[in-house]
Amino acid sequence: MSIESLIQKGTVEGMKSLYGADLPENQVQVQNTRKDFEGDITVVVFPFLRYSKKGPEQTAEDLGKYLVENIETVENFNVIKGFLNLEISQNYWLGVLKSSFANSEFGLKPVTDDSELVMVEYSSPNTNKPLHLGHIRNNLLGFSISEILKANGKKVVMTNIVNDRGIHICKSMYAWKQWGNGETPESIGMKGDHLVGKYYVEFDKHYKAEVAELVEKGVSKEEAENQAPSIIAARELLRKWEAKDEETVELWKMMNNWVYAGFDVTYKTLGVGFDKIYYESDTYLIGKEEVLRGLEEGTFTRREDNSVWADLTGDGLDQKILLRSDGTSVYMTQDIGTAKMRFNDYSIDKMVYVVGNEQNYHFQVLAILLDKLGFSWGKDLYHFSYGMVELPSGKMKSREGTVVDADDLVDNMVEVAREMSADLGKLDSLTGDDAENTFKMIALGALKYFILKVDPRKNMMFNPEESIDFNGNTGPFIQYTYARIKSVLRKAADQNITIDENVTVESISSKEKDLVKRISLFPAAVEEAGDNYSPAIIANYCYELVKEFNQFYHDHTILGEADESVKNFRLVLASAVGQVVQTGMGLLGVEMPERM
RNA sequence: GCUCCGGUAGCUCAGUUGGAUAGAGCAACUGCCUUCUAAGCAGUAGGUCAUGGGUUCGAAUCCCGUCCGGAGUACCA
Repeated sequence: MSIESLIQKGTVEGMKSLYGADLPENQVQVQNTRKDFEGDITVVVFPFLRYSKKGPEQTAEDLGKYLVENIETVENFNVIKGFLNLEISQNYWLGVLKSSFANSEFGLKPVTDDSELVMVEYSSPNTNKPLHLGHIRNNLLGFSISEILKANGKKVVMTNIVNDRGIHICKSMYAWKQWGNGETPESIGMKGDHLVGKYYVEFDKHYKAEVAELVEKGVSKEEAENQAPSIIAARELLRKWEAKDEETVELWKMMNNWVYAGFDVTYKTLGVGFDKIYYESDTYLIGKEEVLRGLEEGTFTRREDNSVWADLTGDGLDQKILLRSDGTSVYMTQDIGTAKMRFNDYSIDKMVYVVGNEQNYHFQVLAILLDKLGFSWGKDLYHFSYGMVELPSGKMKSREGTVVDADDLVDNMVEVAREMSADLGKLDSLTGDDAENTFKMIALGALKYFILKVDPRKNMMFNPEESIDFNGNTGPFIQYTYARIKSVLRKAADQNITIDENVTVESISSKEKDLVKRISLFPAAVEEAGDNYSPAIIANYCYELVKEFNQFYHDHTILGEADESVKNFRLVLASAVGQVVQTGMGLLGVEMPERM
């Protein structure tokens, strides 16, 4: 049992025994004592005054005495106003340290056969352009939240729904046919996703010019946008694709494969992956079937123009279109189909969608529609809604070229990491691949931490003019601390020092105790991160831990310590911090270098 | 218009179910490398927690109003 719940229980019993009060356990506020005060754990007694009928100091005094007498690990107490600060025995803290030492499972809950199965959908790219910074946030959050759910004892299936069909890819296809001169990724040495994206932009350029030309001839803007030859041609391609025209389907396959090859490189760089990939071209027809079934069953209605609608006014929402008047499906239809297919494939207990907050409404509607269609799991789907990444110039828009490309960004960061290492004269001893891998590790560490440390629900600002920091509250700061720990441990091994997890020390300094206390909070941080779907909680925990370690490292020598038992304690402590940081940052998908 | 989300130091962000004197990093200024890695440590300075009310022993946190910003809002995904 954790020390917190031990004290909670003790407090309830104490209130009963002292004042005959029946206090519900959740009314007991137990928190970590603030640094400026003596003690380890604090109980706030203000809520108890109505039971004790005494002043806050007296109540705290009574309760303090009771807890010291009745709970072994509580050794002493002091009272300041309504705050009862308890001192916990050193042995308790050393016990925590021992359980975290050399234990890569510390803080994690085991996954068992009975564990809930959670499917996490993330990434979900369109296949007409390369990934950008917004996708990076999505991918990092999706991957990290999956790891965090696993750490909380869930079975997780990571999945990706690739939006591989529709007018957007037809635009790239048309432009490539028209102006591509048979270019391929190999022929011009460009990543496939970038090549296809190039023709998406090319399409837009021609399209805009055509519209402008028509408008000049006196055609209304709206009409011009519908009549421009390019858009007509792209629509024709979409129609041919739906009719399974061989040539069109071949072109579609070829260009999509270019994109997938490109995405794979980016995914690999980011260190993310999937257990199962769905393609919208496989699911949209299922969605249509489901909608038609709903129509037959009277859940949905058909209008005079042949379009199919859901009436959500009973749920406080509007009417929602599910099939267009020409019978084609919309985004919502496809998501219904995908959901059905997934639940056929897996016995999913919970479905999590990692999708931006601009689609809050969409998922609200999806949950209701699935429920109406009779899928019992519909209501329980969880939309992990994250905020946008904003640039100083405003929002990113693909077509307006105001995007930060994912591959470019990573390349830049690796370059910065390389220059920085050279400036600092680090890693001169490392050669070729080892050095290069470390640069990548640092660059990705900086990027991932930068993105994951902020509350996922909030919009965040990214300024491409200022490169991401490597000092202060950053990924490299944490990696650096880890590398230092590893360095000390290597030196200890060189001196043939064996580290004994059974620590015996007379007393430990306050900095050391702070560190052990911080380690003891890791399991709670993992749990909280899981409950709140927030990698940021893990990121901030790791930062606090490492910051505390650096203070300790600065003030105390480890290998230079003369007292053998103290030296051993500090080695166990350093090692445990390294272990926890590695586990924690691992939940963020950040790797830790042995040296940097 | 309506719905949802946000507003904390010059900038980027933390701040657990309401608790003690609101915290970090960056930027600025000052110290600390013959000692386990200075990508570090210590310090100075920087706040009307958008704003006005309310709830209470206690509010950055909960409720209401106002202002500002963002997103969504029936045939784009």
